Amino acid sequence: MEKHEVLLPISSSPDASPFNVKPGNGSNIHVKIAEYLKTKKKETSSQKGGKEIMKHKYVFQTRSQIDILDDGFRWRKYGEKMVKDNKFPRSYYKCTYQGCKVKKQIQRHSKDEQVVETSYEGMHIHPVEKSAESFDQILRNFITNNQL
DNA sequence: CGGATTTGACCGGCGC
DNA sequence: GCGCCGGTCAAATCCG
Repeated sequence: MEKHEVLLPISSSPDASPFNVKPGNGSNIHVKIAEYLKTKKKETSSQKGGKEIMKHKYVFQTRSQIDILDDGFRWRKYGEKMVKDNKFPRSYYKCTYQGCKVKKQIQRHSKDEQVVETSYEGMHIHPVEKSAESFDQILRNFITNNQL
């Protein structure tokens, strides 16, 4: 596996404190993960008063030559789209574990071809089976600290 | 042979 | 209401 250098968080919101994964043994990677709280408000001015759905989305960027980042989970690709303002397509993945509905998006930057933006959405409810080196570590810490 | 990719179609939300 | 835009489906295909 190639080495991936994790870059700055996408959003620089002061409240969200991106935690740092200290460079561990073997993995000399600094990680900053930005947490997105996506609020969807639907005010239909009706009885329900509107729905409010909170979705957490974790986004981080890596600098890598490959966009297929093996993070130890099993992903099944289910779509690929060209988005505007970006000449590279965006890929959509789902976790293939039964009952685990975690989604993942991978998008490459048009300006910096080496920068890959990866976003995770949802919680994994199963152990990681694969040993994926540095990203395994990152994801473990990630899940341990944020999603359990 | 079974599961993952590919790729165009489909669909829903939103703005005009 | 329509068309753009982003996200998902699904059938065919690929690959171990």
